[in-house]
Amino acid sequence: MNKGSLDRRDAFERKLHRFVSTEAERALLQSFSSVRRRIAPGEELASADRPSKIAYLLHEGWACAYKVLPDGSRHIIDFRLPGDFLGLVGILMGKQEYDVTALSNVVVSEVNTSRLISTFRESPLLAEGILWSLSRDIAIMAEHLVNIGRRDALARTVHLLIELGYRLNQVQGSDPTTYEFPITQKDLAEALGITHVHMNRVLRYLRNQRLLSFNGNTIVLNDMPTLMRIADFEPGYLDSR
Amino acid sequence: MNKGSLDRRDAFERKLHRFVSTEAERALLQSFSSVRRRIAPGEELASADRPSKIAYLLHEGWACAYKVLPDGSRHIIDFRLPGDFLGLVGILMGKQEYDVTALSNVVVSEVNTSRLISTFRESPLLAEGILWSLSRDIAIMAEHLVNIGRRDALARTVHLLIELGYRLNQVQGSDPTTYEFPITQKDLAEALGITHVHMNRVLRYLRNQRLLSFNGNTIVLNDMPTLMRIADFEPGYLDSR
DNA sequence: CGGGTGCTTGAGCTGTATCAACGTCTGTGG
DNA sequence: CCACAGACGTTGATACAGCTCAAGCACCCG
Repeated sequence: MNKGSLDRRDAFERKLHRFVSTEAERALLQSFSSVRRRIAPGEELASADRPSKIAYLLHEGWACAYKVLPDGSRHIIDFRLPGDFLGLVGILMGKQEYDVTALSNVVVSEVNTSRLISTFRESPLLAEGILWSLSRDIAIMAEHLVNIGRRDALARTVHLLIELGYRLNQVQGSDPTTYEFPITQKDLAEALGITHVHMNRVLRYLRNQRLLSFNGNTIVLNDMPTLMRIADFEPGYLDSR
Repeated sequence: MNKGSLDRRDAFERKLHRFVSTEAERALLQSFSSVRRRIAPGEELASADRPSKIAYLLHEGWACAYKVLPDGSRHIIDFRLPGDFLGLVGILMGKQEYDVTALSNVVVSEVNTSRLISTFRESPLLAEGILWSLSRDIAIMAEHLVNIGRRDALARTVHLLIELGYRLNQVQGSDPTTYEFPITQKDLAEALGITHVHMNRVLRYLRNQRLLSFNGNTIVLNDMPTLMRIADFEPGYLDSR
C-alpha cells in the first residue's frame, strides 16, 4: 500500500475538501473532529428508542444503519464508511427510526445540533458541503433502491461490493479493487435483501469464476470489467471524478 | 371535503411552518413559490442526461423520480407529492443520476442554487428547515429500502399506499384514508420492485378482501387497522405528530 | 476440549416472474 | 358515428430464483 501524503488527511476533510476556501473554514472543518472516541464492534451509536441529541462523524472503521422488524428480521439500510455522518437524520428530525451500530473497531467524533447550526451561520460554503453530503447519501440510497428493486442477487451483490470499493477509495485513496472487509456474509445478505444461505452461494459462484477472492479479511475484486458489466455499475452517483 | 383555512395554505409552507418565526422568514419562504409553472403529465422536470442548474418545488399534483436501466426496465425511486423538492440532489451535486417526471398535471416553482444558498445566509432557521426536509427524504427512502428488502409484495404494496395517504394528509390536511390516485398499476409495480401482472393480483386480492377500493381515480383504504397490521406500518419516519 | 460464530451444502418448496391472451375504456380520425 | 389504436387492467399456465429447513464443517477463543 503506497501511502501518499493525501492518505494522512482525515477522511471527512478529504471528503469535504472542495468546500473549504479560507483558513477559518479549514479550522472549522477540523473542529468537527477534535474530540474523538473509540468504539468496539457491536456497540450502538444511535437508536430508534431514544430521542437523538448527538450524531457522529465516522473517522475509522465500518458501521451500519439498520432497522429491525417485528418478526426479528433485520434490514441494513447502509454501510457507513470513514467520512460519513452517523445519525445525522436523528438530530435533524429529533428522532430516527433506525439504529446505527459499529461493525468493526471504530473512531468517531461527536456532532451536536448547535455546532451544526453555528457552522451554517459561519460558513455558507461549508453549509453547502454538508448539504452536498446529505445529497450524496440520498443518491446512494436511490441507487440501493434500484439495486434491490430491479437486479437479481448476483448483480446486486457485485454492485454493492464495487460501490464499497469506490467509496473507500474516495475517502482513503486506497485501491478500489482491494479493501478490508470486516463484515459477515449475513450482514451482506441483510443489506441486499436476500438470505445468508443464498448470499453464500452467490459469493461462492463469484469466487469459482475467479471474479473476486478473499484473503483473510481482505476482499479483492479481480476482474473489474466483468464485474462492472454484471452489475451494470456506473459510478456517477458517488460523485467521483 | 371540509376545507378549513389551513387547507388554503401552500403545501410547502405548511410543510415547513415549524421553521418560520419572523415575518421576514415567512416572506422568504413564500418567495420560493412566487414564479409558478404548469406542467403536463409525462413532462420531464430533471434528467440524468444534462447537468442540473435548477430544481423545483412541487405545489400541486404528483411526480416521480426514477431510473431507467440498460435493459429498458424502470425503477421508481419515489413518488413526489406537493411540498416536496424535485431534483434538489441535482443542483447540490451538480448532476443527478435519475430522472424526474410529472405523473399528473402539476404546478411547480423554480429553485436555483444561489437562491438556496442565500437562504442559508439570511435565515439559519429556514436552513434548518431545508436540512430537515432532506433528512425526511432520507428517512422515507430508508423505509422504502426496508420495504422492498424485507416485505413480500402484499405488505410492500399496503405500506406504500398507507404512506402516500399520510404524506398527503400532512401537506393538504386531507383524509389519510382517501386520496386521488393518479398513477397506474404499472407505476406502482415499478416503485415496489414487482411486475405489473403481480401488482394486479395483489390489488385484486386487497379489493376482494374489502381492505381497499377504487372509485374512479380515488383510492379508499377501508380497513386501516388491518392494513396497518399487514404492512407493519409505523408512521414515525414521516415525522407526523 | 467444548461451545459459539460464521461458512457451506443439499433437498424440497413457494412467491413471483414470464409468456401469452383477452377485455375494456377512451380518444381520434375518417 | 363508427372503426380503430393504444393504454390499461385482467387472467391463466408454466417456469424458476431464491427461500426454508436441516445438517455438518471449520475455526477461534476461553
